[in-house]
Amino acid sequence: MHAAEQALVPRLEAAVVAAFGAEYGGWDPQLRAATRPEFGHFQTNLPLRLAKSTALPAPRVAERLLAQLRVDDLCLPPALGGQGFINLTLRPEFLAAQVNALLSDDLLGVRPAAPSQRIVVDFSSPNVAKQMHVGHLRSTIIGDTLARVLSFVGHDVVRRNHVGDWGTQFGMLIEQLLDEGGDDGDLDLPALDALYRRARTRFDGDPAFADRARARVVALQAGDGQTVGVWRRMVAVSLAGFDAMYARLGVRLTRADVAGESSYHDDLPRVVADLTEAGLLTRSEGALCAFLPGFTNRDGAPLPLIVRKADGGFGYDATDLAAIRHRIDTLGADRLVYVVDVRQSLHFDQVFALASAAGWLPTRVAAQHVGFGMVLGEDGKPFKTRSGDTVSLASLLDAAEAKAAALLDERGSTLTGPARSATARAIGVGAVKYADLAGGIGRDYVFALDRLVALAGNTGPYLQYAHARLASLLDRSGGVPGRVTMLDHAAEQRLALLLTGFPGAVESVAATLEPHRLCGYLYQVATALSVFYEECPVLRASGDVRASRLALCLAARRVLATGLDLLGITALERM
RNA sequence: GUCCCGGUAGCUCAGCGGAGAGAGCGCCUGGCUACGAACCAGGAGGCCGCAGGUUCGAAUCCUGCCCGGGACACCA
Repeated sequence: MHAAEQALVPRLEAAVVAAFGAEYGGWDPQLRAATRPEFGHFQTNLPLRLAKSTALPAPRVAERLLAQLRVDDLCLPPALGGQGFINLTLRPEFLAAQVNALLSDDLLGVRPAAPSQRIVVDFSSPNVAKQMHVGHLRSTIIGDTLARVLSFVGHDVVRRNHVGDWGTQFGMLIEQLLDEGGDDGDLDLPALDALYRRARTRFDGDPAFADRARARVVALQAGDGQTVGVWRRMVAVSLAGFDAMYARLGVRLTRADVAGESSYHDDLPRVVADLTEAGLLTRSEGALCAFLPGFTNRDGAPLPLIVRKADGGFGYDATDLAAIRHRIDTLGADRLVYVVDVRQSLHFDQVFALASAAGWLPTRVAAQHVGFGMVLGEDGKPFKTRSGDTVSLASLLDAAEAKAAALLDERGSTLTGPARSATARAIGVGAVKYADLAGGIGRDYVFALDRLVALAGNTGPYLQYAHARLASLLDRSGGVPGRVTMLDHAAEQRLALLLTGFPGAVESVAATLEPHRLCGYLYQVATALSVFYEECPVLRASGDVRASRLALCLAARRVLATGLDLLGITALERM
């Protein structure tokens, strides 16, 4: 909640009780940011909502509330809006105090979550032996941001990278490698990716090979020495490739966060045994299935969740069930967050339902699937290369960085050499990440490079620019800013009010798992800064005005830097 | 067929019970002897998919329908 709201809400609640009696205790004032500047800073619609139960017209309600409202220390005299709103304008000195409080607080006003939860965030989860591609972009970026935000507000976040290291594809991969007589010591991730494509083609066209591939899966899962050895090296090569990509993206995922599907393998027979004992499994068409109430297939028949396949193998249903149990019982999770493609929502509905039925997912533990939409090309179809292949993440970032470098030149950036290329990388990656985070995550978005890397409008580069400009200004000031002591100008007040809204913005992301709220907030701060610069000279001012404005700039810089960091975007000093 | 998402300015999207529905891009008019104009000030541009309903009040909640996307048994 906005720091000022914390102070105002109790006053409003008290006024309601004083005016209309104790039975009106607990009415939420629904204090909101004013919808228009002339309405001040905050508004409440209490008179409108109280009109009915008090049987008084809204203006009469408002009069009685105003007579009881004691906010003189915080606000200018409250005003009655024509439609039945009460409008509140903070006193400049109160606003200044709020900004100063933010300046002396590492959390910038965010109050640590109480109680702090242990939250497991499952994200990224690429497949071994495949280069990361657009399909992994959103999970990786959104998951990293959510992990950062949840951690910032005081939760104990455990990151889990549920890499696909145990699927049936390994049969054909290993079989293909052995067939080709290749040396797995020479493999890197692109070579593995190419091997995968050759194996896939052969698997689809050569039944004999397909049979051998399936047998190879059995050998792998049975622990055959040679097979497992090849598999291990494939995994190692892949993880090294992923690490490089995470470093490039600035995503905080390490080997310690990797808990691949294979890590649950030994537990799967026990999952089956326990579910069987609980009477939750039925054999159907050779597979062990759970038929849960409320799930039907396209024919209206009961829809199974397949815990063990007819061939005795396990799919992701079983793995995810084992993972839930592990995360709650062993990791001590209070909450589970899955940042996975929205198309898997039915899967998660089923898995959560079965885990609940089995008693593995108690009601005190919230399990949430944060389903994100697809990345589309400019033709509105799933993003592909001209030849129809999936777009590798590396090539996509290459293009974004090249675009950023070109724009630096175009803008006459004075940066040269390594600083220039590092900045271009930060802008390119930041632009891609911001585009991924700035819209509602549930919907698809169109990957239009020209728009993402545009340095104007609601983009990552624009926020980076706003930060760089502040950094530059503060450097030139040549001193250590003190405190905000005056906020006489409307542009100063507007900026100060926005800055004190930082905790509310971050807390709303933590509550809703919707990062675009933070993006929108930071964008508002950046635009308010532009107006502020236009109307309020800082370095050219003198004395207390200059000092106060510098402090305001410092607060803005900290808000932008912290906000960008939560989004996983580099806050640049120069551009 | 069932279920889940979407449908808001020309385009990309916010807003999801309360005051003339907002932003960016694009378009038009002004503004740089620069604390970084990657900007600012202003303007044009909307039956908020359609129809009912609930409410003092609906883009927002409910119902039905239309359009688009997605999911729906052994890939993950």
